[in-house]
Amino acid sequence: MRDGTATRNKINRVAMELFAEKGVTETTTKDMAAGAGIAEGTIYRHYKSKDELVRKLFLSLYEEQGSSLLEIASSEEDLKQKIADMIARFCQLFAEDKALFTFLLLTQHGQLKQVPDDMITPVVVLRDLIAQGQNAGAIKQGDPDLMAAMVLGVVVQPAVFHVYGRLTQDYKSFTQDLTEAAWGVLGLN
Amino acid sequence: MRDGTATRNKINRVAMELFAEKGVTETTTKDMAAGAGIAEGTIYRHYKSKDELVRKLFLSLYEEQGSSLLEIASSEEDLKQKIADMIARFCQLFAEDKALFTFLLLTQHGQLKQVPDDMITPVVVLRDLIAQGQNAGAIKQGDPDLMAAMVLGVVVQPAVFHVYGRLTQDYKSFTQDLTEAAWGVLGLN
DNA sequence: ATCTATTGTGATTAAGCACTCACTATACTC
DNA sequence: GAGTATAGTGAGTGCTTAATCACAATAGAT
Repeated sequence: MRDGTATRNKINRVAMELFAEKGVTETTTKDMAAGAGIAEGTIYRHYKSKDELVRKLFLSLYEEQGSSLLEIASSEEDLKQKIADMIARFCQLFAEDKALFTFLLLTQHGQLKQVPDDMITPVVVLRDLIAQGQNAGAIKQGDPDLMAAMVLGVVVQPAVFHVYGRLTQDYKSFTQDLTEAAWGVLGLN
Repeated sequence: MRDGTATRNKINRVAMELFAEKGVTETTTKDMAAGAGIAEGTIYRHYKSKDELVRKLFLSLYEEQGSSLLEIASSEEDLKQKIADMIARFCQLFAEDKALFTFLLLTQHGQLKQVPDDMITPVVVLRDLIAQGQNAGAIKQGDPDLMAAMVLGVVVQPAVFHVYGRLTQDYKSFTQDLTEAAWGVLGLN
């Protein structure tokens, strides 16, 4: 037992789930320890502070998702299909790991403070893709940052409502509708 | 000094601003008292607990906004114009009182727990309007709850980014773009 | 002017929190 | 098997927090 990565992974997983469920501040180190089946002190063998835990956990997961979207964006598909693929990716993530999705949503509203400016985030990937499509004349004109935000909203807002039980249908079955809506926003019809 | 409504209003305003700025849990009763220029104990003359303060404040403001949208929805305008008016209302609210808007956004992500099911909320108003438009054949088919969520996302997500400095332009100037995007989502072209 | 109900005060309290530390358990090295 | 570095423990610490309460100030009623 020299390597504590198993424990660390357990901490990460439990922390993510609890954060997604009740928010960062409402989740205590005691909760995490209990959930992971370890002593409270053990958390501090892996992280200097709760704050560091939150930051590192968030950054690693966020980056992971960002680069997964980047892959789609730089594929050989055509533009419409890329948008569709990205949204399908969102829906799949949400369907398969709601806790992860919800945790990542915590960026919003400052539960988790600012994302570093140079980071590859979903919005940034989307924005670049939109700007590119505008240059090619496929997407209608307008501030690409704003359009990226709107497209993200089309996908994220239903997800939020889904989490809170206002949309009961399986989220994955929304994929087609969300995609068409996103196309509608971008004038990609 | 029989009537403490002046004090109560001061508490409400300061609380809302602090909640919007740093979140509910991060705002202490001490912060609120300091901001309102009163003693901590005074808060408890007006509210049984911090939790009650949060709940009552949120519900009253949320309802206020909901009925303001309801007014627009039941006006004599045509459908497209109603959607435009609602979005204009959002943009105006955001431009004029960002703290209020941001506080209302806290509903999302469970910072403020569930809204009572029978409450008139922006989504509900929007959903009914959409269902109505679908019956009249003006809006394309699809789950009206989902469509309402998407339309809301188009407006709210940019607002969130605006708060966190990712969109620097004056939010009001987005009105036209947001409206067109919402029309796009609903197939109202 | 006196009485009374309401509003405001702030030191105090009890609970909960993140974090520490002296200690134990484990597993790799030689 | 002795030595050592790492991982895990959990009672304990000091601080912050929401909430209380005995008291003071105020304003309307009589």
